[in-house]
Amino acid sequence: MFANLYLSNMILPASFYTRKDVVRVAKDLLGKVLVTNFEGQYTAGMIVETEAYAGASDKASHAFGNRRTRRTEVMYREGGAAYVYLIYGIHHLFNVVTHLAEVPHAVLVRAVEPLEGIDIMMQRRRMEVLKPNLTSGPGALSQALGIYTKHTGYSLLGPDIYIEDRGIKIKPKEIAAVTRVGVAYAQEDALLPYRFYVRDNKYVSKGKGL
DNA sequence: CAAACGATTTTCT
DNA sequence: GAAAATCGTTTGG
Repeated sequence: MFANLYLSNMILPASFYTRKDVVRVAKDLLGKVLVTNFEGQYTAGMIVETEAYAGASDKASHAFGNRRTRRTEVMYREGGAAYVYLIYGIHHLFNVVTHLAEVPHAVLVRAVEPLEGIDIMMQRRRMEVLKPNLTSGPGALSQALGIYTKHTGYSLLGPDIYIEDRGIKIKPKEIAAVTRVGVAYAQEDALLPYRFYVRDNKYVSKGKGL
């Protein structure tokens, strides 16, 4: 269809996020383009690594057992909001809230490949030369895109933060599924293959056990 | 109100 | 490869 030419640069609709299979959403996010546009600073990167967090039944999730706190509250919203929080007192981690309201599922975005506004990203990261670690790793990409904890609860339907489908297709064979990073405390749930990344992409974070 | 901890990154050896 | 840096959130008294 010719219409596809016009649809190929679309902001993902709420229906993308409200699906009930968080693992599916995590995989589908690979190849999509995360855009931030704060105060005229336009930056964009293709998502190359994600992790699924399956809420109440997932020991690795902040919302395990339907735990509700001021921090986790945003995960109980309907899919399509940003969940951003601070880890290790230093790093801001960007997550996408999925599923319907009252079901606290989320996808952590762990790495993107920079596409636009690379100069702005390097400025934010205080880097002189372009290296993969500009945006490889959840804390790094958040800093590069200018995302901080104050953005938690922001809508992913725009205008400040949104995710586009630019028609990039990642073939199933290009997607690797492995265990998540930094969740050893989650016991048996730490073994779940909930981390997904694009094979051979140099912006995928090192993590542990690659 | 005090204390422990962590979906990490960087730096140094 | 190992360790330090660093602070908001959560939890317990």
